[in-house]
Amino acid sequence: MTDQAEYQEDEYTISELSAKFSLTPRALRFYETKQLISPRRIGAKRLYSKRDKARLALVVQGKNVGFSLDEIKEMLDLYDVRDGQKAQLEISSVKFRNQIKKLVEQKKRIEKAIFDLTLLCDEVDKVIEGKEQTKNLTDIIYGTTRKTLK
Amino acid sequence: MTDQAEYQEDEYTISELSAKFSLTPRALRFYETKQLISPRRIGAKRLYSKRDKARLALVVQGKNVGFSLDEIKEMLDLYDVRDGQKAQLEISSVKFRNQIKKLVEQKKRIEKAIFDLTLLCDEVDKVIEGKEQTKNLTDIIYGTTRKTLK
DNA sequence: TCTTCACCTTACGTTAACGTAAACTTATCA
DNA sequence: TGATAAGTTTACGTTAACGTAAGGTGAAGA
Repeated sequence: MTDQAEYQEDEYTISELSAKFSLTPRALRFYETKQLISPRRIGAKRLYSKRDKARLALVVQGKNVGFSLDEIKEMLDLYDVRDGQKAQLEISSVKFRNQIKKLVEQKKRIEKAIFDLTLLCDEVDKVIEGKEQTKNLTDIIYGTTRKTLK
Repeated sequence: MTDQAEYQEDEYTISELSAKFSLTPRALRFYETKQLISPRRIGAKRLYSKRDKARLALVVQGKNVGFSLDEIKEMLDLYDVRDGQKAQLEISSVKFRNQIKKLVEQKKRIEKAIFDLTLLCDEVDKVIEGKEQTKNLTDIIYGTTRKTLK
């Protein structure tokens, strides 16, 4: 056995931690170049602490709610400064609410797309069932979308 | 006046048609290289027919409901063959329904993101208002997201 | 000693849908 | 007879978040 004393309990290798978050090792290395995490080294090998794990949790959660890595980094950097905790939380709060707005808009766009497509589907099916004159797709599109094009 | 007889009524120049669909001329040229439209030429200049306009309408509408240009091209190609109209409409119908499924899934993901972010916002606000112990963001994330990470 | 992992670094590749710059032609207007 | 506008082609640039390939190291087990 070589120097086992070098690394401690509750530290993770890159494969352990990436598995824990269902990411690839490549992703963790990439996040490191982006300065989202900064594991210590034993020789060339990375060892991730609980802090790295916590930051990684924020990265993953941030991605899930639609933040870019750059935006996530901004927030992480904000919380590296330990003073003025509350002011910083307020900044995050604002960012979160803005993001919620964006998401709500995205949701609306998707709902419109679903609506339009459903309408189009109905039209197409009518034609298929022979209840309407046979047209080609561009004609149908033109019919269901006329209102959209002023 | 030069040969006005060269082009006809209900034909459009590139700037006219692109404006009509709120696209840039560059976009129309790009769609041409992708074989989505094929305007005729007078010398070097493009002239777009009603057919081009109809196809372009399908392109725009297709983009709006989340199809890629390649997928749109597939559909357009399908309708260039004039036989078996019904069979082809059925293929489109299937594609549309698949796309609706994808959109519904996307919508669900966004709804979850909104839900999670709202939850997080509430937590953050509690801390800001001093109703809870001061924590930093990663701790809060860890609290609200624990269930997500098995 | 040989092999197999697990890890490392460097660096180019990927995808979509155009944007943008450069350099040129043609038509129209004053 | 410029000047301006609108059009053309060619071709490289952009963005995000990694994927992937090539080539190399160190430790551990048979």
